[in-house]
Amino acid sequence: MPELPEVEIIRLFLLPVLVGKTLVHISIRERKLRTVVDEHALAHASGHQIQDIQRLAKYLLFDFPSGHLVFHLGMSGNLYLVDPQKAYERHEHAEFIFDHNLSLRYRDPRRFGRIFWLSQKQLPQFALSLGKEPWDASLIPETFYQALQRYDKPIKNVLLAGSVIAGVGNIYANEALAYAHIHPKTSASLLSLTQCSRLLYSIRQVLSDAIAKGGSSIQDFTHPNGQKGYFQNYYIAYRRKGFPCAFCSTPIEKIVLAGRSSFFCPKCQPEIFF
DNA sequence: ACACGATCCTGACTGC
DNA sequence: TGCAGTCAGGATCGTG
Repeated sequence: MPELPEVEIIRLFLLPVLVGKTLVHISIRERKLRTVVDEHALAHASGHQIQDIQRLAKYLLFDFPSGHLVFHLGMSGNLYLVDPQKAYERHEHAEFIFDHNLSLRYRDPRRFGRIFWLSQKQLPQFALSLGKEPWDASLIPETFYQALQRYDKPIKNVLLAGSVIAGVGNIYANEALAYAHIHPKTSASLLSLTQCSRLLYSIRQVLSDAIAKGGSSIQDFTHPNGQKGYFQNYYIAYRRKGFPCAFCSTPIEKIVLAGRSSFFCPKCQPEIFF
């Protein structure tokens, strides 16, 4: 479900409600997620106030005085607020109860997500392991171009790996490449400065547009307030095999790259042979 | 050293 | 209607 825009939407909703609230109880109902949840470590947050909620790549960090309660939503995870009296729904694996009668529930049918604790000391190392944020001021066409020079593999694989630019998942990688008119298979090291510039612009544009439209609700993503996103109605490539290209009406094609479905217009995004 | 496939899961959808 | 097969928004690990 969630790529950067969906995670950011959750953050923006929870931020004004939860900052300043005190975490009074943690209940882990299913410890076996992508990694086993360490309840002892999470207990560092108990009894303390949330100071801020930040997003790093696709991770959500709830800042407490002694460290960070971190969520990764995997493919099907979601976080939302309910009344603590409300009966549990299927796949609600964790509950965080705050004062003012607030229950933050983590639901994740596929259990590919993670919940873990990061001490203040561990945060810098963790942040370094992630790529640059898409809107990082140091990310300009020239530095993006230089970073991509190091990768002799398809640009779409490089985007998904997240080591150059963080938070771009399969949907938005497909969309950004379509807007930038770049074939997903093009070797990252072969992109020109002009193409890199166009791609960087497209990534930022697609991500911010998705946030503005409430994200993508393909199957089950809903805003914590219960509303669905509608960015999926604006896809120009993703899941549009056989449908006409938005620019030239040529049918969109589909290939598999790094095990992920990749959609492109064969005319607007020509494959480059060398 | 790097690239790739397999893998962790459940649910929704398709076609017979 | 039922059932088998396919596919899915991510990230890590082992293998070649």
